Amino acid sequence: MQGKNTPVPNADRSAAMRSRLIACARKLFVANGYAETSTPEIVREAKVTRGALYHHFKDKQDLFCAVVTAEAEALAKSVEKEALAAGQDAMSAGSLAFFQAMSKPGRARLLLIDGPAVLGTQEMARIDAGGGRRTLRDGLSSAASGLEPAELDALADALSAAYDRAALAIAEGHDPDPYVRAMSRLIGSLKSG
Amino acid sequence: MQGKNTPVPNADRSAAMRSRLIACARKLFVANGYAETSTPEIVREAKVTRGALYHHFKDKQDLFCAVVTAEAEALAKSVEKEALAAGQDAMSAGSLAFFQAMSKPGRARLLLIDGPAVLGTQEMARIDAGGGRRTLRDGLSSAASGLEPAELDALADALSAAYDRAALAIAEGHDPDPYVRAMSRLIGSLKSG
DNA sequence: TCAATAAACATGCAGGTTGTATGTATGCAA
DNA sequence: TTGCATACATACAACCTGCATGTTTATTGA
Repeated sequence: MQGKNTPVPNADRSAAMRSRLIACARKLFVANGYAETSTPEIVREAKVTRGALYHHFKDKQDLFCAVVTAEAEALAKSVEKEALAAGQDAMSAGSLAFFQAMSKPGRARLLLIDGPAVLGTQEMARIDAGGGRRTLRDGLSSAASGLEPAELDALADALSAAYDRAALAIAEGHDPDPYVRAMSRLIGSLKSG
Repeated sequence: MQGKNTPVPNADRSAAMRSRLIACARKLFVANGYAETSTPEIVREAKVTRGALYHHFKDKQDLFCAVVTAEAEALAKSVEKEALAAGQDAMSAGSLAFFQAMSKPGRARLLLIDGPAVLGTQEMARIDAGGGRRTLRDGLSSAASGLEPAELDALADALSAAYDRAALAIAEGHDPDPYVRAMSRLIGSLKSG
């Protein structure tokens, strides 16, 4: 009858703590932004101490990076799944899947606003690796043929920014319809043009 | 022979101090980013005290807002001037003028990265009022006719984000050529489509 | 010309934040 | 069970922000 409950393996405890911190941090980062969220707030929310946070993450930015990375992975997974389900016309199916996945509260802010500002566009590009831009590039190369690679890359980059802006506008409460139509017009005109 | 030099009018002194603080703040914000720039650093650079800063600006964010506003005005002025000089084909002339004006060091970071993150997209839209998106919308309405207003707005918004992304890529050292061509292809295909 | 007033700026302080150094308890391996 | 590494808590120093309070300088009205 000692206070010794079944011992929790270290690996499990660690993983649980990590995801707990990431979840609580995400909640506050989304609600108040990166700068306005303090580490004391985060650990209060998670009901632990700052020691735990700094044990698992190098610093506040490292924790934010983990949050953003998880978000980017969730986005990619969602889009991939949706786009795969819809067989033909991968372009417009992927487009809709992207908008839908991006409408999850906070996601746009994390990936499109705070992420680039805090981590830099370069690091964000690394995190996104194989994500949206890559898919877009592949789609474009088959749709609009006969561009040299450099221009194809630039076009994919620019268009991906247009998608991002549309997703952000929708996330901020604008009517999705005009944006969805505008983007498909943009893509469509590239094909025929 | 008293130490009384000609008295400096208050208005002049104030204006000088204001622009001095804005210039020094711009330099540091551009070099190190908003969060990593402290008000002590700024006033050290300007060779004054924090008292002066907080006399002229409500807080650090207010100073940053002034920096961004000045930058947006300088950009708009540059583009307007260039675009006006080139007579016909306002669209591609304006495009080139935009890329050129946006290539001024630090401008892209201020207006496209830190600005939206620190001030919010809404405030940034207010600052940009009558700037790029408006011009783009007007250009599009004559080029691609027969869209309803809502879709036109969305299209202008998305395309303006594409321009921004291109400008940012160029500012980060990418070859401008592919981006310039990609954007003109995008605009061009809208016309014919 | 000369007080009186207000504006422009400097200084000092309180509260809060970050990152680290140090302390403690718990799992784990020999 | 003994020793060590891991997981976490506590304590501390440095820093920053914003305000409250001085001090100097221009401006105004008589």
